[in-house]
Amino acid sequence: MLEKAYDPSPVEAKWVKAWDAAKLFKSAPAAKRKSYTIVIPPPNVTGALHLGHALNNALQDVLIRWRRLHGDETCWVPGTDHGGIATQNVMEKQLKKDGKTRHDLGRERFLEKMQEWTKDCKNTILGQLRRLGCALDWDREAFTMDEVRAKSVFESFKRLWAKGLIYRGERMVNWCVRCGTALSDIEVEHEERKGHLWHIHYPATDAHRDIVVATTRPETMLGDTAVAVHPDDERYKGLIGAMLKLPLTDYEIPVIADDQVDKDFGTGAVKVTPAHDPNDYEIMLRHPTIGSRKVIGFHGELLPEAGKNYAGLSREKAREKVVADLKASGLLEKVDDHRHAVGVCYRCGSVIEPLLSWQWFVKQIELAKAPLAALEAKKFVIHPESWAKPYRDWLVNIKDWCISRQIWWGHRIPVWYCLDCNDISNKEIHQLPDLVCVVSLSKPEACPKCGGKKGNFSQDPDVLDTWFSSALWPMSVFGWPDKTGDLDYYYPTSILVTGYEILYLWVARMQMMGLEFMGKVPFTDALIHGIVRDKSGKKMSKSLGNVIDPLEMMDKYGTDALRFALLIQARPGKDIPFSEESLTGARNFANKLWNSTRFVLMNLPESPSKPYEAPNDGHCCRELVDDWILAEYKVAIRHAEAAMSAHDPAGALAVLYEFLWDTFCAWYVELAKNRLQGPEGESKEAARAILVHVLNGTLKLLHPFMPFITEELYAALKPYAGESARFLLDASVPTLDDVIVNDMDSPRQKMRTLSEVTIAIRTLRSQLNVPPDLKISVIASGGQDREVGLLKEHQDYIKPLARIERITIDAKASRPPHSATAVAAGMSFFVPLEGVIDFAKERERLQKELVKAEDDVKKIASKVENKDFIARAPESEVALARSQHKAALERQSRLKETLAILS
RNA sequence: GCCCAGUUGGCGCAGCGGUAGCGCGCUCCCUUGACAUGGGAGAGGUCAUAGGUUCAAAUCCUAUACUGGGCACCA
Repeated sequence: MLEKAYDPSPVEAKWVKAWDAAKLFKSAPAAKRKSYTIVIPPPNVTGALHLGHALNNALQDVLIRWRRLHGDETCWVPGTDHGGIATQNVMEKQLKKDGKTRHDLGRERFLEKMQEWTKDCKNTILGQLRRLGCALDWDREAFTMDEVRAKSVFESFKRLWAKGLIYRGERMVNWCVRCGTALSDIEVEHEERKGHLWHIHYPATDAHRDIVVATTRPETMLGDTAVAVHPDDERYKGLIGAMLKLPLTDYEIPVIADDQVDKDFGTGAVKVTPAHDPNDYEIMLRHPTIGSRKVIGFHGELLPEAGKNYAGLSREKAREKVVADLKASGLLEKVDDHRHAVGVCYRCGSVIEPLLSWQWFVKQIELAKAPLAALEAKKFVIHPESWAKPYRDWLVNIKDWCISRQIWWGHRIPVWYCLDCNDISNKEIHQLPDLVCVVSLSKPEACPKCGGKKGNFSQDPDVLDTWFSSALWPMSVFGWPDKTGDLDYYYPTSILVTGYEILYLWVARMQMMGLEFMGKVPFTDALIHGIVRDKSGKKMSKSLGNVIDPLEMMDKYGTDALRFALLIQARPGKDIPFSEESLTGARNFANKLWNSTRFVLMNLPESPSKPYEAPNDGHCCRELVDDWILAEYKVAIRHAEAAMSAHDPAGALAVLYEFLWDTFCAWYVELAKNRLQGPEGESKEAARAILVHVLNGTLKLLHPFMPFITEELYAALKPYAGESARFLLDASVPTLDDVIVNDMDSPRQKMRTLSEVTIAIRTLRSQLNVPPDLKISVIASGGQDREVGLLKEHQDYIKPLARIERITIDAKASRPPHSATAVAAGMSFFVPLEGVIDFAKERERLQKELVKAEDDVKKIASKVENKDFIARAPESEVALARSQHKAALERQSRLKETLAILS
């Protein structure tokens, strides 16, 4: 016998172990079966999993289990990502605690430590995924930096290089001075911040007049090489070509004209700092004579070129000093408040410094063509569709991808520099132009240029952007570049499930790489989900202290409850406001499921002689409520299937929740009690058969969402349901064809009428404070043949639910004195309540009912009395409205009648 | 600045052309042999605003206002 309340922990532990031991989630290419494949978005090895991971993986698990129960050969590939900068930062923070930097350890020792950390972290993460119940094929575990993946990375680099799609060049890059590396454009986040607009006088050398420029970064003026104005700007026409004295320096800079200058912003004159601003760099390319001067270094420090007063200062200190010095020399016109977007590092939040440096890039325009075509041809579909446009726009406006990172943790760039041709001893690689190089995994034999001495090479010290290896993930996990059977069978994968925050960073790049190297999309669909936020919609973060730990929630409420709470709220593409309260409802549902099964089991023989047959229309002793629940069950299946097809697991779950709780438990189980408590016989057996089969099917449908509890209950119900599968996942879900119901409509209509009557009498009881243990008698009066007949036949349904002792059905019965009245289904139900009833109260109650009824009549009458409605609305609508009108009138007149008697 | 999404009871969300639904919260009643992690009943919404289409609009269209997001940024 099951416990009274569901206790998740032992159940979860048991099944995690059993699934694992049975290798339940193992997949192998199966020629005859359709493959359904998902590659996990590999979590970074930066620590433990958070709620976002829980949601992401729960969603994938739902899809995988759902498809498997539908007969597909499902394969879900687990793995982790080395996580480049993010992971290196974690380690550097740890070192910092001991007052050390990575340079104290040296590259080799540092990487050893990283490997150790990674090993631990991987175990933690994979263990958590197991606990979440994820149906991952554990034998396929991959890591973005393991041997197989390293081969994929090298091969793709080599091929792109051979095609001229990878190049090394000097560009204005986004430099994070804290992380000490270049970043790609999408790794920069733009934050709106309060700032200032400093207005600075730049005197003309002839001393006749000066120009005032407006800037948000005064410290960069030390590197100005020009002031630009719009060619049509009348204010500055005479000054174009004139020279200005650059304050605080000895430099003289020209006034130039450039179309890009906005006359209406600031003073209409822009200081031009080509070395530290992407736009100014562009201006320099159009006006090469102005040249550029670098005044800020890679550590965010002011360089000697900035002048001896400033050299060595940080960017922040330099700003303060420049402003102070300008003020002192009277050149600061004014300071305005100014809100503007500041680029910050997506990993550490430091302000990005645009700097010129030599980096490796992937040409994107060519590579973006195939993904755009795939999108156009619907070979790749994004759900929800609203993300397709931003995705396309990004690909259309794509810029080259900077792939080199000046960190240690990652795939080392497979490029070697000939030490005979290049002098690379003095500076860092990213500051050296035009190097002679060879692309090779290991040290090359000879230099293609000088034929140089054997082995006199040095490898590029930098590593590849972590997203470079991630981009290959759907291929590399199946062994690419080797031609493997797995790749043949599983690629393209079925669907990618991820958050919208990495749509460009990752999804777009996988499409590019997949199409480039495989000629096919890496996945045909992408399911984009939202971010898990706190109750008030804020992002969860350690600094805000609003983080909810999924493990803690799993301990407290159970894994299935956590999954349920996340999944039911995971409306397509929408963020999820999450709080601990979300979990109580989920836990309660699990308990409801548990207890409904407990109830069914309690009412079955201890050991079944044989399993119950699946219900069908020829079944003996079927009655109305049986036909009804099967019809409802079928509708639920249809709706759940439709929602899943529409990539809306939350919708499917809502359907199943409602069916189990509000339909199956609230009505069917309650009504089955009649028969279950009665004598053994065919009617009882019929009820048992239906309870078992509908519940069993519902468990299966719910299994993808709540795998543990359903597995446990399925096991308990198995002997009665005639199930032979060892695990629920090896069974199959009920399909629409399995549920045979000839007449869907009539049982549902009949039950609607009966429940209407039940509710009306319950309401009466409640409003008149009739004690629950007081059984009442009811006299049903009036009504059409259909309703009266139905009531006669099925009064046993109503009696226990409304706690009625006796129902007298007499079309002509009149209201006995001392009785209250309920009106439903075109009938009046008189409830004699001598001594209990308060007539004033009853009048008041009926008056309220009447107001409502009159309201109803009015609303519907406005339709029925509308000639245009009758003439233009579909016939079925008109007929429906007419019958509604009739029913409303009937109700109204019955209430009026009763009130008349009472007053 | 451009684009997208949202605006429905106190809160969080469904519904997306035919008389407004769910969960939580709230009020009242109930420990009745599955479940108080439960049951029953109830209060609470002119579905952001203004126009339009339609016999009929929360639902379609157009504006507006807020909110959130994406992209691009003018120093």
